[in-house]
Amino acid sequence: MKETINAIRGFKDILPRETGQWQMVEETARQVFSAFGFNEIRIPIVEKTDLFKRGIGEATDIVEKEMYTFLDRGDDYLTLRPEATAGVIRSYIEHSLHAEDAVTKLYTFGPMFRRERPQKGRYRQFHQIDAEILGIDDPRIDAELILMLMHFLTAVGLAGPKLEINSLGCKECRPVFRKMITDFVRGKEEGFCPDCTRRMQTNPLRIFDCKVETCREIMTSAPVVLDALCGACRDHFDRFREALTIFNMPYEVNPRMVRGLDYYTKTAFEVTTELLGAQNAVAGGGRYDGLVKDLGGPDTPGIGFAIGFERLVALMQAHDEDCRCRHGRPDLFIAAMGEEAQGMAFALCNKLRLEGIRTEMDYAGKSLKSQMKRADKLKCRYTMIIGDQEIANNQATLRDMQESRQAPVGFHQIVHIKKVIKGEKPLD
RNA sequence: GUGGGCGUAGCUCAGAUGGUUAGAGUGCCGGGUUGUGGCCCCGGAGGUCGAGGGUUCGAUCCCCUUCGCUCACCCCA
Repeated sequence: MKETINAIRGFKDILPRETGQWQMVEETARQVFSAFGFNEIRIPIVEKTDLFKRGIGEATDIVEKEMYTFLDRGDDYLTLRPEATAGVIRSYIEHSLHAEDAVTKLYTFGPMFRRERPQKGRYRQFHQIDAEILGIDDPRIDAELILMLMHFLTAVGLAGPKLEINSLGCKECRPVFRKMITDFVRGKEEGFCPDCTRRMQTNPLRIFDCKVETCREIMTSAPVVLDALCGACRDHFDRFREALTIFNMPYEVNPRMVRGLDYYTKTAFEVTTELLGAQNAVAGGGRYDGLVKDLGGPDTPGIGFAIGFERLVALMQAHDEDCRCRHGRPDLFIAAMGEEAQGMAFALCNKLRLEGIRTEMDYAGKSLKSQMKRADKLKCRYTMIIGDQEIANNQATLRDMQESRQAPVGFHQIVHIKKVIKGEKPLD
């Protein structure tokens, strides 16, 4: 035996037993998103590194230490996308999609790459469903997008998602808040954990996120973003919440919530559940009114979210079996005995497939019992038996495995066979 | 990048304070019915006990190193 080569760390195979479920989630997303006026966009997995540096922010953890970046033949630095928004916006600008309609609603899904240490719910290649609305800054749109997200999560069978919202302010009020925090923290350095003392320099807002009890305690009396919002941001947040109320959408304002990507402004939100371990966010997103302009496009507001596919699917294990059956189960198994019968089975099997009937057979000349066993294992509802008797009578035996009944059918009565299998006609 | 836990059959796991052919369940293949699945019974294949080195008469077990997996920190979907 030769040495095996395994998939690399943090990269996972999505096996046949799982893909049925993935397809179901994708189908639901397409259906729900299209009802809300979204169209699919498909963008490259590799982009110029600068796109992410400018889009996500040079000082973020993602750009600083998590990107898969490489030099392409000594020319450009390229990067495997760590998230989808930057690429979508790049494409939006490059193709002047803003000129086609004042409002552009886009969704996409696919793999993202971040070089983090893998753990439960966190992989180096992971998949996201991503949706973006460009061209409107009306706070009602923020609520509408969240309505769509929550509806999708429910439609897919996710139990008990928790919605948390916050406002991060805009480029006017965020610096004000940042200063409030640095002022508040000054002189209290002793009380914080080592991580937080570091955060004071790099990203003071993150101190809110700390899980250490003493840090949390100090921060309870700290000023909150919502206190620092400018008039416009405060108004946006209020009207956003009003719109959520119209939908009877339960939510919690979490002033401690911060986002890891620099482009977010105003509305930020996160959907979490308690069943995911430490990586408890299933979806997250927010408004990014300055991003399109920062990437060289027209001054266009935007908002979007990303759903973690693997995390979503992990919460849906109960549905796995159904999906697998729906996609993987053949309609008919043809069991043939003898060389002549096998020849007929081979022709018939492929003829039925061309008719859209999922048909399987055995090529190894196994015993009837063994073939029946396989048919049962594949969960085929019907088995067709072809042997000397059937050839003599010019009729195959069609067996309903579920009802344990069987009846003869003519070899050439394809239409009849098809109808029986589809449940449109009785077996006899 | 840092720390904890774990590596024995395809999968889930036993095992002996170091001793001769390493076990179970499940899955897979076959038989019990020479033309009929599920349940039951019987049989079979499948393991360099993660890898390398050390101690020992002898190591899957003890020691060191290494690789892998996993959970958590960090960060986020």
